[in-house]
Amino acid sequence: MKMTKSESTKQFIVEKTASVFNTKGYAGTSMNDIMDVTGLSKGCIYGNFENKDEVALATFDYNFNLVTEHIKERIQRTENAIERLLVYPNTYKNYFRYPYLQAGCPIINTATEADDTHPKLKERAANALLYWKTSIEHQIKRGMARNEIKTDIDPTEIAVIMISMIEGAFMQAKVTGKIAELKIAMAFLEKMIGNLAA
Amino acid sequence: MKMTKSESTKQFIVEKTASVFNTKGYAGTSMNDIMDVTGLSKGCIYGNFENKDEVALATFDYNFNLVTEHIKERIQRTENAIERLLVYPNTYKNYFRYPYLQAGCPIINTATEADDTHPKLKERAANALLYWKTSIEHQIKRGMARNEIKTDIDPTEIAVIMISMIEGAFMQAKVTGKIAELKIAMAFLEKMIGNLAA
DNA sequence: CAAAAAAAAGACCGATCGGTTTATTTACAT
DNA sequence: ATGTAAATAAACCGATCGGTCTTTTTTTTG
Repeated sequence: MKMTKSESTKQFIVEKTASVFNTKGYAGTSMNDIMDVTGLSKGCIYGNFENKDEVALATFDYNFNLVTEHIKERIQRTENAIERLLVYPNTYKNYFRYPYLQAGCPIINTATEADDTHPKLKERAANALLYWKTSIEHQIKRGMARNEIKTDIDPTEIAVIMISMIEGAFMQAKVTGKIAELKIAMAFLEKMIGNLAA
Repeated sequence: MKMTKSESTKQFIVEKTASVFNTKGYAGTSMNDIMDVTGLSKGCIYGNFENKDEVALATFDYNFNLVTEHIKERIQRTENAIERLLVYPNTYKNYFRYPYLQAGCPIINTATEADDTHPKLKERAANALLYWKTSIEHQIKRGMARNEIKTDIDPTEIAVIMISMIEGAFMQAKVTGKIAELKIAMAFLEKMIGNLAA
């Protein structure tokens, strides 16, 4: 499967730029930043993307996909629903190990910047959250069907609690520079998930 | 207590600008935005503040203080520690009622933007979180001393869970435009707080 | 290998950025 | 009421913003 030159350049730009947008945000990232980090000229970048917006949207998709793929991969190595749910707190508790999480979770970074300013990015972030929530609900329901998880709990409630706690605690860790609070929150989640066992 | 002209102008600028910074962020807010929203000239703004940084820091303090004062006021009307803790989920669950929360929580907005880009704002956000955590811990310990709260729980753990959950759920509500998830998360917190009763 | 097409480079554009300087107005003390 | 100092307005600054256009280089095709 051969890539055309423009396709590979496009991907190159996205890969190089992804962490810049996640670190500096949409408003804080300039075309010059993109030129610097890619080593490409402005003409080249505008030859491959219509405008800054398109680069930003592509990098969000790329960043989110990295996290999603990582989670998916770890989930595939588990043996039951409880273990699968534990992948989430386990991953985020060690976020500093994963380069694409070191600038913060792309969802929360994008959500807080774009919610009142950038409709397209806002929609991307909202969809990412919905996807995440649906995935967790699905894992829980499957666990119920397999008698690995109690059936008297509300999958949506658990999903919402997990996502809220992870995002909130992650934000704290990023801004305080300390992981104590993140560890506490993730330990609580692990305890809660453990209690879901049938 | 009379205010000098410059003091009152300074306060005027902060009041008018506070919601702009909270909405558009530091990088997204320009001096022209500040001029527009205050109706003042650039010379006037730079006559009262050294630079854009100083305005941003002042507005963060102002925004955070509004939230803090609101919480404090509601806490004063309570009669026991459980009620005091419930003020937090109760306030954030109805965030749309409070103008200064409609653009989002200033802490999370500032934290996610500034964590990798703006050391001074980052420190402000980190201190705000620390203050918040300490306040909750204090409420819990006082509740224990008065036999209103069980003594076999960890005040820090509860504080961390409350803050993480509130911030995470709030972020979701802002970006999805739906409050269902916020209600679920806050209901969970209320349940958890209720279970702390001695 | 040459011609055509695609991609990249870099000069260039008007607008806006944060910030300064000077002129004018306003407020306040005498 | 008036002189003076503080406060505000507005013109102005170089740098940078996102984006365009033309030229040069590279890649692909016959």
